[in-house]
Amino acid sequence: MNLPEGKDKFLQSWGALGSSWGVNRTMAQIHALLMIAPQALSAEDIMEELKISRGNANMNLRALIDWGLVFKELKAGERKEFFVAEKDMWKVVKNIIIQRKKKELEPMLKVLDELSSVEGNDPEAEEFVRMIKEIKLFSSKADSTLDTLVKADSNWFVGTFMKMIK
Amino acid sequence: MNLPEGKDKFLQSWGALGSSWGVNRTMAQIHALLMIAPQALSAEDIMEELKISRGNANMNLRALIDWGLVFKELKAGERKEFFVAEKDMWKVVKNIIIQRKKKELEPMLKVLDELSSVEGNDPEAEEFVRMIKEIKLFSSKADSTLDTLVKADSNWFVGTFMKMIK
DNA sequence: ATTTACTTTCAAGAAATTTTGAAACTATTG
DNA sequence: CAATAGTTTCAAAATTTCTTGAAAGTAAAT
Repeated sequence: MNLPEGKDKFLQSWGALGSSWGVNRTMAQIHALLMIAPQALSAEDIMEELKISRGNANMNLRALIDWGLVFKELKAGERKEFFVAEKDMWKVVKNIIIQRKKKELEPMLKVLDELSSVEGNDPEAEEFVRMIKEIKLFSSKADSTLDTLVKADSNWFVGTFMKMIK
Repeated sequence: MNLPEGKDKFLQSWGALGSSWGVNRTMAQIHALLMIAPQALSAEDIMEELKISRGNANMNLRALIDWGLVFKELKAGERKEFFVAEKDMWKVVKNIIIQRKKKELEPMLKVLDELSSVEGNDPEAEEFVRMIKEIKLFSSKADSTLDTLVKADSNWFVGTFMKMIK
């Protein structure tokens, strides 16, 4: 397979993967493009390669920077901004875990806490509280497991996990 | 907090959580509703509680059954179908992992395999292949880790993970 | 074999999300 | 300070995804 063909296939696949994980296609594609780029790209480079508008490129780059997956890079003597991706896959995944944990798991834990105080002694209320507590227990375990995971160093996952888990 | 209020809050939150994970709001809500229900519900019960159409209820129930998160239950002497949710949170998560691994991770691994054969000796092609290989290595590790996880028994996660990981 | 009870399907409509593009903004240069 | 180079914003348009509802399908009961 040649490069343009491979590149295109990668951009498509990564974009589709993003879609099924609640990340918009373009954001995933910009990330993919930057991951395989040998040097920093400008907004224009990205617009051109992905055939997207300036506004779209800008918004999604901003979001990627928020997530810690892309960094702005200023080149000496150049007026425009360049962008590079985080290329260490463990850091990529770690940042995603940190963000999603904060935006989704933690608020959900808070809601579950409130919900476990539901009153009532009919079977419906009892089952509700029982199930909420089961979900809460599970989610707390997931939460602390993720904390531990995130604190572990870059090589931990690839190097050690398989041995420990055996 | 009283039951109707708590129930509503749970249905809303679970629905929103689904949305950010590529699961449609209604599917997540039906699942939530069945998880907290003390007995099996009929399609009509679900339509009524969630204020959704028959077609919508049917399609999403079908999908939940596909995912192994909901089961059909036939009551003696009743003509209509009832539905119950898988309530063991570990099994819920395990089924989701199995499905998403099959539908997303495995196809991606196949694509990455093809892509690592890209030819070319300019820096762009070299970086492309290098990065594809890094992603592939990471994904394979994730794949086997998930396999191990899924083979582990129901109580493993809640009981043992924290100790092992320490 | 007809009626009745229920489920499935799917085209069209509604809703939600994403993208565009042009105007407004910011900062550097001459 | 005017011109130039670049970035940001956001309302409107385009696209994608989800939902509806009615018709078709299935099967038990009479």
